[in-house]
Amino acid sequence: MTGSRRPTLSDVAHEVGVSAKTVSRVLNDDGPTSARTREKVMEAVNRLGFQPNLMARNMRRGSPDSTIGLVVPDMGNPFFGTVAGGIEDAVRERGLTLLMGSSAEDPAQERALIETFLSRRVSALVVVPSVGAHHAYLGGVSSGPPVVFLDRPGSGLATDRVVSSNRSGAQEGTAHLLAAGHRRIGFIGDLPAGLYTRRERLAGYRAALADAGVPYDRNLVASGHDQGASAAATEGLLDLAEPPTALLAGNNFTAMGAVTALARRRRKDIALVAFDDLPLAEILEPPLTVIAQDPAALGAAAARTVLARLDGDRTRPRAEVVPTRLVPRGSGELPPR
Amino acid sequence: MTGSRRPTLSDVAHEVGVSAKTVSRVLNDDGPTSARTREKVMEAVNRLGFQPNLMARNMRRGSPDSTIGLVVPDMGNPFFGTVAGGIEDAVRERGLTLLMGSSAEDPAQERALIETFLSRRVSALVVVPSVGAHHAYLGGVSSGPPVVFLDRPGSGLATDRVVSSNRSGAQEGTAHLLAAGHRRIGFIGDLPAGLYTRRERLAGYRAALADAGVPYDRNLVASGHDQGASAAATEGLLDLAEPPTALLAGNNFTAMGAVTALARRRRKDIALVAFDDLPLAEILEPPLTVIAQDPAALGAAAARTVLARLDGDRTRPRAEVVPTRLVPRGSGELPPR
DNA sequence: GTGAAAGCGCTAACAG
DNA sequence: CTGTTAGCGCTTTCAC
Repeated sequence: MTGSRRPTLSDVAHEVGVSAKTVSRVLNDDGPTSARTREKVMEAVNRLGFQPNLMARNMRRGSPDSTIGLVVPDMGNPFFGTVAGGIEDAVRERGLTLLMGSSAEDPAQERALIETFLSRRVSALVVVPSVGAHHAYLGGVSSGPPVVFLDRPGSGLATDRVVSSNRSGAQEGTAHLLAAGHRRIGFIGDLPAGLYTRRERLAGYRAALADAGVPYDRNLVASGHDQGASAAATEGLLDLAEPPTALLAGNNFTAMGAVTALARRRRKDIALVAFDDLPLAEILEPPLTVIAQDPAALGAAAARTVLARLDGDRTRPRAEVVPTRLVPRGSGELPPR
Repeated sequence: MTGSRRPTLSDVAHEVGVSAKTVSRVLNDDGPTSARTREKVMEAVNRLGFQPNLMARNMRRGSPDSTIGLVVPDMGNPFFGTVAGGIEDAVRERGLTLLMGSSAEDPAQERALIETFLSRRVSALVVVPSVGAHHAYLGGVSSGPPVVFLDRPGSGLATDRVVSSNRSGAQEGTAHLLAAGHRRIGFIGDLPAGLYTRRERLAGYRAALADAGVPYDRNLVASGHDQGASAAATEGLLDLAEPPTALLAGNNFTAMGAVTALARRRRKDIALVAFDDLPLAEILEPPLTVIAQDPAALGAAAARTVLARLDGDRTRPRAEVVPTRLVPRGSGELPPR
């Protein structure tokens, strides 16, 4: 089954007794061909199982590879999976395929991945930049593919970006807790602390507190990157001498951690609002109030931007914000006691 | 920033005043080069922002593209996201990148995707086959890349496959419910009913019933593909004249549906075991007993197989089974009442 | 309608 | 240590 060389265009040509160019014409519907020739060519193509070599075609045509390179920090995170699906749906009809890699939130791995993509002559690059990564090298030279930063703005390169309304979303969620009467509200953020989304959401939280005249207390800010650490961080807040009566969780994993901690402590009296929705949010007890993101829309927006650039849009870099939506379900409406 | 041609190997060569081959030698560490030449070449490479064209290199070398094509039904499903991560981790050090596309569980889209991957001369193909897809065309001709079916066996092509221990896992889960004294156990399966994983898990369920001498009652089998439909199906079971006292959910989405339905009905007395783990399973009330799959291990196993084939393994097709693990947490130990 | 020659960017095979 | 020639599989250009 394996072994004999893959058939080439000229194999097909020999088989039929025509020139390679004629086969090429048939396959690409390019230039006139007699019906009879077409038939014989197609027959040979099928019989030999010929598959045109896209690398060769693209090279000759000088066109970029019909792929879009996507760099995410973590493929297992459903947030990024849904983002990828959103991109793919939007570019599929243009015949573009997703080339996807994970940076593991490591600038060096991210850069290696990007260089691979560039060497592969991808049509465009969509990047969720790692903390600490710099992207100046992408703009340094001529004629690269369009680049779009997703979920977080990149650093060192002025280019298109698509992000969620992190700050206003967090502000709205915090205001929701304040409206229920809370004055001591804890914040559980992702790590590292330099992460763009964490900073923005923390800023929104602080803005809401300021609006309400509630002083910011840094003892009420805790952190964790995964569910376990976030649960521990939450328990730390609950153990304070003056513990919070409400919590704002900064993303999906910290939300799961907070929910877990509250369940372990049987603290159904603590109000909780989470940034980013969870599949079972509605049936938690109490049902989880969230600031929902729309990851598929983020992906679709990035894809639209990319396609516009490929179509020759030369206007200045766009900064698109995909709105979040407060979904009150119960956990955010608990009063302080 | 865009406009001028991407620099090529001979641009660099001209710049330095050497031949293209010398530059190639420097970049590939292939053959001897003087330190001085190397320096000048690297300088020019950096100054021009030269990036070797991988398409051209692969073509000349006759090597396949250093990518692995992955076809999944749904990128947003965290199960497949984690699988993809498992593959990527395992092939990264070999310099392989993931080319990923979604078939949306549609045989036509799946085939189109596979043909694209073949045209791109991927090094290997990992496919989660859609229901109703046939893959005979993949084996028909000579010398394609190695193909591995994942999560489900493909049809019409004898090749490597990696699946979970669906049948024995479901059997174990059902036995767990039987051991708690249940005799009326409902099954909520994925759709379409022809889906391999559903069939296997249903078979495991039936085997366990048979072992215990409990007659199979097809009225206790319900179906749904997404969370909403599965919740409705679950409610249908609860509304039977002789309702089940326990449930086996066939995958992650049906599990979420079942959990939702039980929560809506406030039926904490119904025992439930779910195939595939959920992030918040431990803090549900009662905590959810699951038959856990290991999606990262599935991906890693597929990757190992692929690499072995690339390394020349010509033995007959492997059928690897990645074991599931029963994780008792409470919901499966509830007695019938 | 069809074919022959040239070349995309790179490296293998041989020179020197 | 370095250069020349040829050619990967395909399409462009121009010829018939």
